[in-house]
Amino acid sequence: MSSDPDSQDRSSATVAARLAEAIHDHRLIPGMKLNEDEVGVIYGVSRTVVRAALQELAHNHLVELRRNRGAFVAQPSVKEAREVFEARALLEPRTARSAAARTTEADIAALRAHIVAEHAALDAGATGRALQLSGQFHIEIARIADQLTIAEIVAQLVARSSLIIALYWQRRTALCESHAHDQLLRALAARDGALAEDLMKSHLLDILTSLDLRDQSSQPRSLEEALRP
Amino acid sequence: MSSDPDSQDRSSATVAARLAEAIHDHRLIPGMKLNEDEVGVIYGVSRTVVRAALQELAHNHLVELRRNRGAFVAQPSVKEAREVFEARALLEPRTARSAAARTTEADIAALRAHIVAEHAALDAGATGRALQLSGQFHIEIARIADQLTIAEIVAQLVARSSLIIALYWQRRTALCESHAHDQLLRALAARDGALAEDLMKSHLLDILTSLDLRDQSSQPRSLEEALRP
DNA sequence: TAATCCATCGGTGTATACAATCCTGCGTCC
DNA sequence: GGACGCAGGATTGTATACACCGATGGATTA
Repeated sequence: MSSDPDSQDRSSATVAARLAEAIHDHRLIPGMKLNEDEVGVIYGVSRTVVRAALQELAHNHLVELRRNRGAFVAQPSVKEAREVFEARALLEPRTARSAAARTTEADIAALRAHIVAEHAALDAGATGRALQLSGQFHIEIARIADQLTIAEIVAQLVARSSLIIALYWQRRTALCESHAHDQLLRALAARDGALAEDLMKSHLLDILTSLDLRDQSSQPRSLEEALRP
Repeated sequence: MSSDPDSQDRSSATVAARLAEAIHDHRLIPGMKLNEDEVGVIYGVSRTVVRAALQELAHNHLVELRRNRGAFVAQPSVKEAREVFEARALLEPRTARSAAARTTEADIAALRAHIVAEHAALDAGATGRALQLSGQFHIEIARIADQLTIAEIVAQLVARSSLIIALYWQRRTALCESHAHDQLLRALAARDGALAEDLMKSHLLDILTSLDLRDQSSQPRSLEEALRP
């Protein structure tokens, strides 16, 4: 919680987590260069641990490593965006169904707290935090289903989705998806697995259709993005 | 192919690939310690790149990193084994269906060559190589479906499956699954997506049921567990 | 004037040195 | 004789030094 770089664990996992947080908050925007020395100075560690953190983030497709060029915040392509949501569509609905059969009262309370925090963040204008909480909700469902392996995969896909949303979000209405989470929670509380599965499926489809994924040559960001805005 | 450590690319990815190969071939068995210096000497690289390779393998759950203790070949638990195949059951059947609609003649030829190589490896008694080819077959299907993200996830799950099979294989009959791959190939060639989906589903179920996953850890994680009861 | 070449420099890739931690074996004490 | 404790060795964690690559900018030449 402290922002004092000297007072905390300086492991590579910590650095990776803080960088990921910054990416999710859009303080680091896609395409931005991550200089190893700078990051090291900021977090009070050497390049050795910075490199380990960057490698971990590269595994999760949050940064792209170009040999002899350095690390850059990832810029998922339109195709990649579709693929990520395709994978989520295969994993999450059935997992939500499984979760419904195993949801405990404690789980429901935790999810409800999650939604409350999400609303609060939205009201406070902290869209980055809201997005992160929204993603956590999905991961939590996989954990309730007691599928830790799937939860881990979903966690990675959710993280990538955050980047995708940062790049391709178009819907002017606020993140209304919180309503979908409310519905999901009710389905889980009612142990209605079929409903939970359907809700999750349409929820993911809803997010996907809220993106602007026209075939725009979103790849040549190297030059276009530099000159356009 | 060369085993001369000086004649080839000494990047961490290469070291990771060769270690993974050794794990799949069961030359490195679950639980084995991977000393950083030894690995470095063997491949002619410094500990820096060995550590990067080990971190990559840890990310794929092929090795387990214990802080201040070192790296060990992973020993997936029974629960983890079930979870891996649960994830595969969600991803692969539907992906096989998609692949059926996109399979080209070149794809069919490549898959057929794959199966031939698999049979040859089996006949030659190279079960490790056969297992690896068998896994590649599954990954190839995801690539035919043009789902690179799913292909990557499946690749990781397949790698873990190889470890799981090494630990929990019980069926005395030879790896008869090659027949399942034959059937799958025919379904793809016939562009029968529904059949491909069904075949993949039952194929995965068949592998899972061929494992000995009785609830108590048949492979004790520690000596204590082995000697206590 | 414009294009090409080369030198310099910032930054990454790798190796090595140092620090911290854990395991092991021996000695001592009860 | 056994158990506890301490010290030595070995191995991992981290920092730093050096090597190599690529980018940038100026100078030279057509």
